[in-house]
Amino acid sequence: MSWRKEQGRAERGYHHGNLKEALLQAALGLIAEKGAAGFTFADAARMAGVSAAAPYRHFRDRDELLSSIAQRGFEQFEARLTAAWDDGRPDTVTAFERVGRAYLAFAREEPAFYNAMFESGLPVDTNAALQAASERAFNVIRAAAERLAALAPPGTPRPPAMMMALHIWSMAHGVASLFSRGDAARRKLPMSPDELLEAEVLIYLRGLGFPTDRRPQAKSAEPPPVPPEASSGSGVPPGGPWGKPK
Amino acid sequence: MSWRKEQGRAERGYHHGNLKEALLQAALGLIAEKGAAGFTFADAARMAGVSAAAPYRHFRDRDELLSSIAQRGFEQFEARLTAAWDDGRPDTVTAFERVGRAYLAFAREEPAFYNAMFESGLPVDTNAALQAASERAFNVIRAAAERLAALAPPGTPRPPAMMMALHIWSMAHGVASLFSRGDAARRKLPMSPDELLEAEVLIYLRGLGFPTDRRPQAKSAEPPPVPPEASSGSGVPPGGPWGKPK
DNA sequence: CAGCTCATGTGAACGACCTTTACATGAGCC
DNA sequence: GGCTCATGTAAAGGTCGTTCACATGAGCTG
Repeated sequence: MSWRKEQGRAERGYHHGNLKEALLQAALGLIAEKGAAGFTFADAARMAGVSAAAPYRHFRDRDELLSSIAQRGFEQFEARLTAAWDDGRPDTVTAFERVGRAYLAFAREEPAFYNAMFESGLPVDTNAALQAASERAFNVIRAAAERLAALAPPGTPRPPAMMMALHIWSMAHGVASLFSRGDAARRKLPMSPDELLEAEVLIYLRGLGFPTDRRPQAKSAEPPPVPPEASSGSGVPPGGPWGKPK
Repeated sequence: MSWRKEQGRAERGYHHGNLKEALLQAALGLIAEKGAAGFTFADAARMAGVSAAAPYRHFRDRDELLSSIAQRGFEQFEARLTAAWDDGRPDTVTAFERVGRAYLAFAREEPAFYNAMFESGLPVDTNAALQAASERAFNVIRAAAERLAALAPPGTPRPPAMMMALHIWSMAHGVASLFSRGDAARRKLPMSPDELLEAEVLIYLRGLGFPTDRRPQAKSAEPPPVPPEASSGSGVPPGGPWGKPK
């Protein structure tokens, strides 16, 4: 019966003591359950054990609470993408795909954040802090794309990193929002969203001329600063980037 | 002022005569303006010139109206994709890309439908008719992918058509929902959403081994469709694609 | 410790919305 | 003309978002 301060604290008197945080947590839970559209300010207040008017002491209105959550979400998102990128180790392509998986994992594991960030319909450009946070997150993908672009096989024109980053973002967002979350996940698929995205990214990278046939696991040998990625230009994995067609 | 039957018809008495359709049209307009979340049943009724209770004679509740719109949207969507595919003329790859552009065009030109279909958060699987309509639309992409897969260059493993279709769908949806509509469109891009998607699809197809250099377009040789904009690294808008830090 | 102040929470109230219910209207049909 | 039933209305209950006047008490000041 999560109710009031939850932490088993003293029953609390007139003042809550940590209402702002409690509201954010409550909202996060509610959004995860019912989506940003279904979440109500009043519910969050109730869940925190305060009156419906109390939240207005901490947020100008419902949208500001949503923005706060979105912003916090972008920050965690950035952190997870950064960790996944791991500065391009052990090799750029592997790390790049790991970023893609981290994107999906975030969408799956933090549906409330993802919803507030990308599906709540709140205007990104009206809140400077929010916009900055979202840019920082995107910059992780962008920086990774930059590194990848620099490795473009000789002979082929170097792809614009910005374009690559946008492509990867759109793939990840597309898969996440169509197949990887909530009701959408109920669509019947021949493969998991993770596999779907991985194959998509691999095919895409191959289309840019990157060799994508490195072995995923048995590759513990630390590659040199410039990994053997710029080797053969047409390494087609046996069976393709996708698994076995079922 | 648009009010009551609009068409300048006689002032109408007790009965509207065509309320169901009027409500659908009104809702379509409202959703286009304010999104599915912002649209209200009461507003639609007002716009049709009837009381707030009248709509309940034609729709069980607000969600059913939304579902009706989504379904109608899927039908139009299917029609447009089918027309764009044009049974693979003049050649499969060209027609395939045209389907991609048709996807974006629909998202851009019919924001209300697109919103109801993909962004309203209504559960797809609770309405059999809706689900069937959405499947029929997807099947256009799927059939096109099937034809494309059959053309896979000899020597390379044939990609599963279903997977290709899902990949294309995710790309199109990703680009549409991130860059091509409403507030999202305000994000600054180095290229138009259409160009972005076209490049993405072409690179992807190339990754599958399809020749994508048909169409003598002042192209050097056979390299990937790297658009002239956003030349490498530095052609990047200040502030990234999320918009300008302001 | 007395007293003051101000951030924080309360209750009541307003208008908008969704939805239901009992009742009104009138178009189509005998 | 009169009946019936689909269609529309008014009224009411419940929920929300939001505001406002007022209450409370934590922390400082002396």
